[in-house]
Amino acid sequence: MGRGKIVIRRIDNSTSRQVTFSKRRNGLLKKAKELAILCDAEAGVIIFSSTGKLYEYSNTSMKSVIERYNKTKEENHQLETPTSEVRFWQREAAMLRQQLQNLQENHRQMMGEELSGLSVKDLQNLENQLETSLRGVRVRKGNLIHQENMDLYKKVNLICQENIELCKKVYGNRDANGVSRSPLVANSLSINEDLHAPVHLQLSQPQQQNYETSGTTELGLQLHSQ
Amino acid sequence: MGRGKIVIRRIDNSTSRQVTFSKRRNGLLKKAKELAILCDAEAGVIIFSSTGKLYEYSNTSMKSVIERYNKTKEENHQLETPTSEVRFWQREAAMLRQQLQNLQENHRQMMGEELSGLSVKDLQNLENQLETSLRGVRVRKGNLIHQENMDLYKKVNLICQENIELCKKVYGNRDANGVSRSPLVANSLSINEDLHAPVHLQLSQPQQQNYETSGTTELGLQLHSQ
DNA sequence: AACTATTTATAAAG
DNA sequence: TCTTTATAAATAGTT
Repeated sequence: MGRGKIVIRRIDNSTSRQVTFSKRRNGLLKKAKELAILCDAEAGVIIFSSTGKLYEYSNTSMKSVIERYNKTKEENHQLETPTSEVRFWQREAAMLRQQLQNLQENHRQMMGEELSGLSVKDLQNLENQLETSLRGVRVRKGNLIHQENMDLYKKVNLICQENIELCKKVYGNRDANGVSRSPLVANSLSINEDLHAPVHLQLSQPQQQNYETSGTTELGLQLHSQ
Repeated sequence: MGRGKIVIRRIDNSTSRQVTFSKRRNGLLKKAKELAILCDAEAGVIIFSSTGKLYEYSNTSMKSVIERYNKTKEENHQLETPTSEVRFWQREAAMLRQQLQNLQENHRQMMGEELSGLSVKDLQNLENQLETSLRGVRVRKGNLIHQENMDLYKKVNLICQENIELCKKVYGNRDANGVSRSPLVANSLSINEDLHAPVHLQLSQPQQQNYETSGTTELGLQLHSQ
């Protein structure tokens, strides 16, 4: 329900993940509220953002919801004693340490280290993943370099135009036919003319480049990647 | 969002309240799931119908959500003065969580995801690392395939020798000049002769292969990688 | 934070 | 309950 369809998968871009979180969190809390009112239900919603911030809703009280939940589940609602709190944090640390170790092993393999435990099939999968990653990185790099160039061309063009306008204002009256230009004007124009020569973008890898924008600038310049 | 607009107030009709509850409950649980996946959040939803039936969703576990909720609430209220032991484990967990997040970010980049925050130089470094990794993986895969072949050859050779010895014991007395061989012996020898033909190891990528062992086997066979 | 083109959820009906 | 369908609501992408 938006401008485009999306697949339900972690949003990579941190900013848009943040924005989506904010929107959908409000939506979820609103829906919970409506459900509780419309259908005379007791509802509790607890959300922790990826940064650890807590958001919650309950039409009654979260304490009541949790207690009723525990009762229904026939679990003992554990009263927090200092000892159980220590145990909680110990479990938390153990879990995190385990996650970290798993990820570290995986990471080392992606770094091309510690490959001794892997079968030929594992290695093939790893190879495929690395190739995919490499392709993605190269495309991204190409796009980035290309975009930087586009921005620079625009900037140069803008400054040149500005320069020409300024020159007209300064020298226009004294030398309308432009026979003897000032050094400043000459320099500006020479920069401008240089831009009409083809520019070669040196890219380290001759892979396919998915340029997001056209290869032709507003200045009519052709960009070649090689 | 339906055939008609409704106001958010308790639905009087029991049947349609039930129907609406069923639909909206599913909607709410789905939304919670999507939020958790899209935004990398931890979510828990608890719903009691007006008849007292429990429905729930959590992307992790309800126990974990409730414990984390209690922890967060406790921290906010500063109800307890954490003992030094608790503080130790809290710091430990915080440190591990930080490490995990750093590694996760790094890992995602190596998977070719979340490249939006990287500069051209960062991307170049990443590209170089991936190339190095890829080379390492390919070398390792080549070596592994090669080693497997060596082992198989040794095994085949060993079995053939054994076979010949057995044949000699069985048939040696009756047919010493070997004019009419038994099918068993003929088969063994043909396998042995096949081994003298060049064997081509098909490798998926035509990269340089650093074989740890020589390309010549104890059987005097030449192995060609292509 | 506001806008709007779309998708998604769902009210009503069968 | 399930399906269908018209419509309201949510929200993805954009400014």
